Amino acid sequence: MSRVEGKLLGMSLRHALLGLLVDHPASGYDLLKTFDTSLANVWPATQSQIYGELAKLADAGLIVVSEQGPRGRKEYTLTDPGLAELRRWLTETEPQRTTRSDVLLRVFFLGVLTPRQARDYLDGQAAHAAELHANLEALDDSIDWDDDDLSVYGRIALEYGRRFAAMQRDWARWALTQVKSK
Amino acid sequence: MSRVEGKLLGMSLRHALLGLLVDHPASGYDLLKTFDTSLANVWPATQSQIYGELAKLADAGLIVVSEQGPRGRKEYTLTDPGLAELRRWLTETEPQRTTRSDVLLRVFFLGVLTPRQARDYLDGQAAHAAELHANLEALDDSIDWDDDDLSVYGRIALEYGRRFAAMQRDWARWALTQVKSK
DNA sequence: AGCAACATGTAAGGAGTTACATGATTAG
DNA sequence: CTAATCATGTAACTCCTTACATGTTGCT
Repeated sequence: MSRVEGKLLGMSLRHALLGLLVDHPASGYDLLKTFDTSLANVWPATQSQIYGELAKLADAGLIVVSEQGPRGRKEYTLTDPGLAELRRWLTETEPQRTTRSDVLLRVFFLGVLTPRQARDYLDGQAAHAAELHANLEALDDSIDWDDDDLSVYGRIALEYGRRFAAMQRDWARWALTQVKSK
Repeated sequence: MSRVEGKLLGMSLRHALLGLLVDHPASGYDLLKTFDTSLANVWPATQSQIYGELAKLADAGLIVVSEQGPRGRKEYTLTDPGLAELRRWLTETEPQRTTRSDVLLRVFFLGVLTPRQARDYLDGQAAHAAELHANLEALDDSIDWDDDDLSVYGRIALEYGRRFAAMQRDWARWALTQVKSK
């Protein structure tokens, strides 16, 4: 009985947790901090979700409680099957590319607004993207990247965000010219 | 009693349906086709979800069944409150920007693979993005854009997809050089 | 002593997916 | 006649969010 074979649906939170436990053991609380900071823009997760998923992962033997601390703190460590599962996910499964875009969905319906209102929307998007881009540039500059794995892949991830923000900013500015010309 | 004030959480499917009903009445079946084709890459939705949401929208008075056809077909028409709600959503609410990216999440953990495997992953992403980009360029070329609202905003949406695909392709190719240099 | 931070857990409900279930109509 | 398409509805389950609930520890 009991969760014999967890079906392999999305479940990326599961793999995010496994991935974060590769380098060092951590508690749910520690992991929550990571989700709220460095992973916030890639895979947001709530406290509730994290504690629940950690329990399931422990249940499945992919992680174990390796140490208990004060205040009921439980430090989890990745097991060999856990690492194997992480590798399997990375090499044998295709990333879901079904990204819903609220920003873009709205564009489809801007025709129901006045051109003025539509431009306000696009202008807001441009401003937001420009701000994000500036923040990411500043962040990039502030980090002293060396060439260990964490730095290499961390930097690649940050560069994705930087390019994405720039693309959105430029697209929104271009879109403004299309609406203005009407 | 009964859904007095639907709390304004995400609920973008609701607004997508309202938006699609602006130009002309349609049935759940018609709308499903639209979600499977033109909206598939922006806001995917299943048959199950669509029928359920249409029932709720009708219940809330934002749409009405304006005509019944063969096979129990129900054609829905947008009401004035429905159009007002669509405009409110467009002008008074901020788009959710919490986009989870499965592609990017994996990048964070590529360090657990061999450089060869990591490169395979990035190479796959580059290939996929390049293919998508080519398809969107072809689609853009095949459409005879005029300058009505649908064309203007449809083209702006398509251009977003085109630029996004190009960005992903170029990023993945750049990332490959970063991993190779190790 | 008191407050901020540490630390975990559960309940209720919204949103999305897959699968099941059923039937009518039309084109060949 | 029969297969493809049209057409709707529901059930079960996962995932995610918000909110509630509770208690400990360290610092000043």
